[in-house]
Amino acid sequence: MSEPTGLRARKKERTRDAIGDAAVSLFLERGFDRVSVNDIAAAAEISKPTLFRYFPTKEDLVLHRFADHQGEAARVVRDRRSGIEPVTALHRHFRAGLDRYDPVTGLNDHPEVVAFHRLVFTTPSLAGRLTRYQLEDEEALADALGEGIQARLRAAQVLAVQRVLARTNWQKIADGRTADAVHPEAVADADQAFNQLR
Amino acid sequence: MSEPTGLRARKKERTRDAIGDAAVSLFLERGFDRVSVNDIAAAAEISKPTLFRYFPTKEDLVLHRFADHQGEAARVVRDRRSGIEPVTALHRHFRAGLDRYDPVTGLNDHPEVVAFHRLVFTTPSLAGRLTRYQLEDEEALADALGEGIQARLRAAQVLAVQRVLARTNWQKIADGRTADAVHPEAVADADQAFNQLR
DNA sequence: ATGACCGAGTTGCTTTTTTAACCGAGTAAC
DNA sequence: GTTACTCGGTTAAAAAAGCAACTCGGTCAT
Repeated sequence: MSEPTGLRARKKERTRDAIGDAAVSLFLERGFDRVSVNDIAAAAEISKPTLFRYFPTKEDLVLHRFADHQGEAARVVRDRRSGIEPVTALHRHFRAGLDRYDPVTGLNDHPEVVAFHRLVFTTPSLAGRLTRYQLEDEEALADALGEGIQARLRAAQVLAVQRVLARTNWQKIADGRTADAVHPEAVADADQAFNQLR
Repeated sequence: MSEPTGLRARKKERTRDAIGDAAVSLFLERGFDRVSVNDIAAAAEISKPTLFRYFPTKEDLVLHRFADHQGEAARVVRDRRSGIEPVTALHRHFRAGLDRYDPVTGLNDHPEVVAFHRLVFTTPSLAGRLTRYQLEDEEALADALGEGIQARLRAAQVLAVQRVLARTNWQKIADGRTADAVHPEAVADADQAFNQLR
């Protein structure tokens, strides 16, 4: 099930986590542009070149948490059981995310998670780069859906729906409500949105 | 006072400590020859060649704690204030060690320390290698004391005295007495032994 | 407007570590 | 007696990390 992790791989993963965690915690503490990459490298106890070997840009230090979900939509469509509509598969997947309060659904009231979302959405360079990630995600989904303009449109619409749903959930939670309390309407919203998509 | 530790030096020191600690704790747990160097490397999360780059032999994984005191006697003699006899300086230094319950004086009842001493003295290959360390220590002390056979003899006698004192203290503690309780006689023994040396 | 500084990212070189394979001695199986 | 282990210790090649010095764009003083 799990690969026989060698020493090398294990340490690399740990270093990556250490850098990412140090970066996010510093960003949350002082804000994105009040923290230099030197600060992060120092906190993670690695050198600057090493930092950039793990993350191509400063922005990616934040966005790797989204990047981990990169291509997820496309994969869901590709891996669906035969006889299932793509939109249905995506709908179920999103709903499953809701049920386990996956941060990407916006339905998560852990203080760190909500602070993290605020960080991303209120820092222009981050929001900017995030849309770039979403574009790639969209293309991958389009390819999974088929060819031509039709597939592109569908992909764009699906991801737009997911963005709106996540944003809505996050907003409610930012207003002070708990994830548990919001969950029912989040499910209802998702059902309505995905059904309209069909 | 402390050198400006770079990243490299800091990590090296940490690795060395990790290896040494892992080794000693495994040895105390299962005995010297029931632990392979592979086990130690695995516990310290480093590879076998790396282990041997830090410690030349398996024995040194235990004895580095003594090695850290390597040449201490010689240094004490060299750094003594003018007008002070070498033996006096060594006597005071040993006594100071007693007062702070330095493990090398044998006067320390921390369970880990006493178990550690038992490990060293009851494992032949360790005891053997330990005498080699002591030989080097003796030579260094001889050089600090002067030249010729006279200095050598003095050095040998001093170190023999220290060994006997440490061994005696350890034995009393191994018999179940506390370091506090043994301290007065330890001091008396030391005074007598060093005075006889003069 | 110029020069000094700071921060993101890069480059070239060196040191450290991993990996896998090996050696040589001991030892248990058969 | 040969075979096949285990264990201490070594070797060579390749990956990873450290370090210092650099580029390049901006910002701020003078």
